[in-house]
Amino acid sequence: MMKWMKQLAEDVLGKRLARLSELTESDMLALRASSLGSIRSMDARSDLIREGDPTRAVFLIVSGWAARYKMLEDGRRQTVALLLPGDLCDLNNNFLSEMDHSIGTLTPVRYVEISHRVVERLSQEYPRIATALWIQLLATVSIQREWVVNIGQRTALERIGHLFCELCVRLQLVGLANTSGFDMPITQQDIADAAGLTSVHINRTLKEMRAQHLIVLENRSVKIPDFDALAQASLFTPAYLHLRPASQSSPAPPGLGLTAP
Amino acid sequence: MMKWMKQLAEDVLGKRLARLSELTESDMLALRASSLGSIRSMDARSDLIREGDPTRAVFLIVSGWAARYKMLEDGRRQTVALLLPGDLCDLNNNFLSEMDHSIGTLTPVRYVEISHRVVERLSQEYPRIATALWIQLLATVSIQREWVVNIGQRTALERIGHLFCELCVRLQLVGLANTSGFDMPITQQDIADAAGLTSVHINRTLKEMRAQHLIVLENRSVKIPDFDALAQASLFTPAYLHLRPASQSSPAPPGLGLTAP
DNA sequence: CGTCCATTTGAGAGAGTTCAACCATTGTGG
DNA sequence: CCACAATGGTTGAACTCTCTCAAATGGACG
Repeated sequence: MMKWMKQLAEDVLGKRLARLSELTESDMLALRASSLGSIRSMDARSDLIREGDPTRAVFLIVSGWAARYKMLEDGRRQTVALLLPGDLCDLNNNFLSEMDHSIGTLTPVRYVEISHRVVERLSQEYPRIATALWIQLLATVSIQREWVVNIGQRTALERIGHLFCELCVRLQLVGLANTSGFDMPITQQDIADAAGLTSVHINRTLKEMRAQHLIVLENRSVKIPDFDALAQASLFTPAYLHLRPASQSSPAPPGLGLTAP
Repeated sequence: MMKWMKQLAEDVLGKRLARLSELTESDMLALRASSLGSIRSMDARSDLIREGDPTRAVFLIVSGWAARYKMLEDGRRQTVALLLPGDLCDLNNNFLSEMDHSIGTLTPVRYVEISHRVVERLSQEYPRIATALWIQLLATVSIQREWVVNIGQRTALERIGHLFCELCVRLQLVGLANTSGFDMPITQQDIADAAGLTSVHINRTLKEMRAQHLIVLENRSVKIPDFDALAQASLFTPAYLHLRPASQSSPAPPGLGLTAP
């Protein structure tokens, strides 16, 4: 595994954690120094881990998008969370014996599996990292709650708009978006699975959103001409993401995009 | 505060944790010995804690039902979790500064607030208790995920049936239900808020469920003539609750019901 | 150039909502 | 003890959002 890839993984993790909690230079160095294991690759549309599998290590998504999803016996599928670069999955789920849901890739994904041992050691030696991990977990739960509200109460247009707002903010944490939009390498069917709607209705609603100039779609990217307008139309408020107020953001280091070699 | 009340709180907690993870006699004694703080009472229909409030201690619901809910600016409300006796809320959320949602009582509720210090001390001295707390948190997240599936994919009848199955199983953990039903001291509007439906539609759907002999409703109690039938009609499978296989269940100690003086 | 996959559009059906009225139960004050 | 208000449950009719099924369009790629 090439060296730059590893740095990529450490950087994406450090950036994420730093945005949720305060980390010092030495914390960041510890993250970089920790042997995160090798980066693995997986094709689009395959399962990283499947319902019923024994729980494994913690996953860190380095690049690409994945979905946490559940299926009903009759084939209905619901995505319960979208996993983006920098996301850390299943922290501490080693206490449960088997997965009650699956994680599948939506695009090609690069990821590392971090053993619970490494997580534990980092947590013990670097209390700020431990806190950051806790906060990341609590924020994840908070997002999960917001999704219940999204699907339970919002109209189709609001749901999709809310999802786009959330994705835009979350992707900004790792330098993959700015307030005017982001690349969205997934299909309308994927959006449908996440929003609890059909792909046909997603399509019609996107058309409506374009007509209202809330979004502009062009080759797998979402442009948001007026973020506040979209947020208002979607009843989006970012409090549930529990971000610290933005520091003077350091520009994204080169090569952190989805298009790296 | 009378002595029996305190024992009630310790028992309800011990029972819950023991059902999720293995606890020894000494663990249980530690729980009983720990000063859990005094039991407080709150009327029905009031907020235990509100969105925007600074985070407080961990809540343990001793008796009564409460709801974790979020409201949209225009008044739409979604219940994202139902809190039952024995439920422990907001473990470790001291890492977040303020609540992004509210917790309101549906019935009169008795609860204790446990300081994070006590939780920490118990966790440190009794590793099995620490594990049990972890598992309780992970199970809570798992339920949250299942609710997304419930609201996103299931029909009205399936949603309500699934909710009833979940409540029945969860209430059995603290001796407040058996497979043939449970007391449900909440209104159809409360069910509507949790299911993401209107109370009118809840009413019509309950009627349909009665017609299909899936449930029998009589003065605020749900009788389930055939649990498996209801589970099948609702696509309910209990795996997501992450319960250990039932031990030879000790009968509920007297006075643990909702009707205690 | 044909295949495959995602997007787009149409028409009709259905699940759930809205609004409004009515009923039943319970608690309360005179 | 009764009248009355208050709350929650029940029902009807019209409406609307979203789904289903089906077919057409379009782009990417071998």
